[in-house]
Amino acid sequence: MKYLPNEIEAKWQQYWKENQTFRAENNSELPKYYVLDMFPYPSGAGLHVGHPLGYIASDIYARFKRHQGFNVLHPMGYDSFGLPAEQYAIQTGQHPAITTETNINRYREQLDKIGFSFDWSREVRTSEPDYYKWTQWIFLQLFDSWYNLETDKAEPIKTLINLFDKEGNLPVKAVCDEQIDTFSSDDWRAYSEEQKQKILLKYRLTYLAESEVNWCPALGTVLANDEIINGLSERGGHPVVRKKMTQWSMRISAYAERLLQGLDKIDWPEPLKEIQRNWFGKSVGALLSFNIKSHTDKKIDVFTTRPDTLFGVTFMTLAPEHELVAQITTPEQKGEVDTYVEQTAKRSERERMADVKTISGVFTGAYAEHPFTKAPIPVWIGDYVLAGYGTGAVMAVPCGDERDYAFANFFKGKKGMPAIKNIFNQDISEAAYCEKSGFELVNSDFLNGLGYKDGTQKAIESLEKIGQGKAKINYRLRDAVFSRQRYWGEPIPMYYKNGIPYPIPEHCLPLRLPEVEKYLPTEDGDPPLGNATVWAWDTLNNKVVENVLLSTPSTANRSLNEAEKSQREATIFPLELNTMPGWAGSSWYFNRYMDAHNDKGFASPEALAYWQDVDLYIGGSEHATGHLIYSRFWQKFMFDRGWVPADEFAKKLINQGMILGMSAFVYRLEGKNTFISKGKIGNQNVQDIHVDVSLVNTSDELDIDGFKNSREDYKNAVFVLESNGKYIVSREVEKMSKSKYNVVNPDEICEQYGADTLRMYEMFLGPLEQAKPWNTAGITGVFGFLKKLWKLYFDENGLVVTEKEPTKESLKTLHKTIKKVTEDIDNFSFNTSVSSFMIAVNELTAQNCHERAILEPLTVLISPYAPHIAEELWEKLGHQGSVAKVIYPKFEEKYLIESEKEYPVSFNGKMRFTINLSLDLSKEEIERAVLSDERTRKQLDGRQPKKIIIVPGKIVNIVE
RNA sequence: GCGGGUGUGGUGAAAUUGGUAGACACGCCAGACUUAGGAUCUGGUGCCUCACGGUGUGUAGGUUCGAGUCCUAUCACCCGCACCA
Repeated sequence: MKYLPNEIEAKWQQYWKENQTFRAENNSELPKYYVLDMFPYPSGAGLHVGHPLGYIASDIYARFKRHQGFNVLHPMGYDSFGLPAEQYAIQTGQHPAITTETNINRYREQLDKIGFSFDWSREVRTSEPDYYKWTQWIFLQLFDSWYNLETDKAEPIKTLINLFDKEGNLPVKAVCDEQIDTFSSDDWRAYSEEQKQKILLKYRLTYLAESEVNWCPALGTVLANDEIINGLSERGGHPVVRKKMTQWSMRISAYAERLLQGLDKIDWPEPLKEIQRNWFGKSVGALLSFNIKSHTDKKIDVFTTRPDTLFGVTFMTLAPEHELVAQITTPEQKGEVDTYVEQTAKRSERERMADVKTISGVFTGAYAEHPFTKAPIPVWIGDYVLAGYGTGAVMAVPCGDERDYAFANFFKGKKGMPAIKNIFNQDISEAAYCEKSGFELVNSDFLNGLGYKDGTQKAIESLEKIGQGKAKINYRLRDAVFSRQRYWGEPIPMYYKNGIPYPIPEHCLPLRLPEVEKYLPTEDGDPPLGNATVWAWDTLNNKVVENVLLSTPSTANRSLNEAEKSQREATIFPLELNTMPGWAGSSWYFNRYMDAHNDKGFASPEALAYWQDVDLYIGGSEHATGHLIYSRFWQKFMFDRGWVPADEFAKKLINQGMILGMSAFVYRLEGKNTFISKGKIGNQNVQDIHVDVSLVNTSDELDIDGFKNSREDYKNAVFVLESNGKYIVSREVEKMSKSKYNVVNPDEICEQYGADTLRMYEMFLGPLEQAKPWNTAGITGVFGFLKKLWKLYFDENGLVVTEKEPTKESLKTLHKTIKKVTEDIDNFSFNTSVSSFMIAVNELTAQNCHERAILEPLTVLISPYAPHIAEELWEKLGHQGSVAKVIYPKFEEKYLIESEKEYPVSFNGKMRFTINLSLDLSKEEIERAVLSDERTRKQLDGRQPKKIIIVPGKIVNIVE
């Protein structure tokens, strides 16, 4: 009987589907184990062989855990809102829901062919209303919460209202907008409803605020910091500019410290944790304020990590965008300042980043006052100070900071730039002294003689006394902009009454995405939802109604009488036109899987209590600063409010490495339609052109006819060949992508070799976490292995399995393999376990082993890796039903006990020969046996060994 | 510039606590079977050398009876952040 993977695999995939083999139960006596993959965005391109790598690893682990008696949750779904479907809609008019559906079906078909043990009954799609209902619900809960620094957690907004009612906002310690006027409880009670709402908005965890955002004109939307790479949009690579807009934001900054601390208790890759720490950017220092001379009511707040250098302040610099600039600039400097501000505003983020070397700035003419010496300090503006970090202003200490030093020297001698003050007992004639140690402060009044640590402490104490400073921890992490000017996303469930946002009632969720004629922004510049004609909220009937019913802008309302008009004004309001960003739906999906079809809550408390959190999460490290931060944030929020049992959603995370493509290139003679084979180029001028890898065989030979037919202009191409008549392409490792023509499709591999081969080969390529190039040529090794495995069970005539007692050797092989493979899975070292299987099968073949006592455990052992062949073998061994939950073979030490060892004998550390000795021998006996060996005597050639090292069971080393 | 990671045959890679470097595969070489093969099987294959032998884990040192593994310095490549006060 031949091994026919296609038949076997189709059969068992069907069986699993019909029998719901991998369905996880929510009420089970078994211990739980939750294995999660990062769900994909279903793109139109389908899967290439790089995508399933992580899924295969997690599937092996999930199957292994089932064999160990766990109730395993291993779900899959789709992150199905997103830009590509929307852009396709703009181009073709096809509704994104249709594009998405088509793509999902394609993905599903491809995934099914690989034989994953997903519990598809729990599938989620973020773009489905019964899913985004709960995304909207979470949004409303964030809106309904504030962060209490007293209890260090999020609380319902009503507890804040109670506090205001009782004591006003003075005693309240909250994470909130800056500069909120204080009010008493009487003030509060006297405020109108509108005023109250405006104030509360400054405290809510999701809030509406005018802020500087990253606007991408080409995409017509704002972007979050993690969606921008080097000043260009992550998708499409378009320029991004700064722009002031009123947008929804999430107060993630409230969680900065807990997000940072939480990293210590989760088992995530260290490099990824570093990226997150870096992103949070904690820095410890002080906030101090400098009064401005001749503007008694104004002061400049600065954040510094070096309060100890307070007496070294030579000048101050504000970001050009700083609000004080316009107020303090003197008339005579105004022209220069305005020009500079205008110039910087025009420069894009990218331009500003590209040239960090050019020093520029302007003196405002104003002076601040040193808090202690009262000396005047000139105030400058400069674009090296970022509006978005700290307070957007710095106290410049040129003697201790490279940038301040460069700035001071650049404007040396100019109006408003005094000589550099040196407060270190160090030479600063060549460069600033940036170290935090190895100096003593001088010229620093009461700080003289102190170093960094004591100086900092004393400076802060003294500043506190005069009320001009305090210790402060600053984070780089900014609040997350949550509005997107897009169609294909979750509608934000808010409506506006007199410009103030109000939530639509929870029981009215989901707020369904409206239909629109066009997916582009409106002519007025409103987001695409502005095209919807049925997008107003009727508070009387709690439903979405036609826009024409709105009292204000529509001309259709002119015929209304005054009473009708005021009734509408009071009950029908415009809905929010922005949608949620891509990360909204993916920030909590892991909780939905626990109870995917619940319509009373995002998941039932019972399901949450049982499944708790993700035990193993596998996905790419590219989500380090996006999804993996937002998810942790939402989870902590949900934990604070008591809706989830764990404040970190994933205990362990593994980043699978990227599978790279082997691009192929042909060389075209510059300006000609002549293609030169790799070996014949010499020093001719050629251009390298990507050629589809499917036109190249494993020996790098080009299919010339296929190439000619691939494009019209290659039809008449001329080829310069190697002397053997072949055209040889050159190869290069690159990221796998359609545009590089190096994509390898998993369906084709499955068709040719089977899913089991694909699965094992992907694991065999190398360590899971490492990036590695795909090379289809190597797959025959794994395919040959499975054929060889098959032959242990079958010959041409059928089953050859015997009931005989297995030999000692076979038992040893089996148990050696059980031990190794079990350890390997525990360590996620899947590549080495594939090797172990190969060794086992090679050995069993050599032993001519066909004993059931060996082959039956072997079948179970290999089933996580090659589940289809394992099911088939299990059935052919006479078992009913699936092998999926059969208990994993147990390793027994007794089969591995050796009586002899092939000792390597080294001379001065160099191995010369081996000698077979009993393991019972004592050191002395080993020494005697080695010394009396012919080869030892020959090697020593009469010399006396100086020393003999013997490690029993390991090695013998003779020092000459 | 700062932070993190990786360097081992022609290729992907193994190597337990410091103990036989290159397991397992691909490729290559030779052979068998075959009308033929890109099928199957057997043997060989780090490099230098006809051989004896020498040499070898990015480079240079060090510790050790013994180093891919530990220490010091250094180079190269990859990834993340990047005027963060």
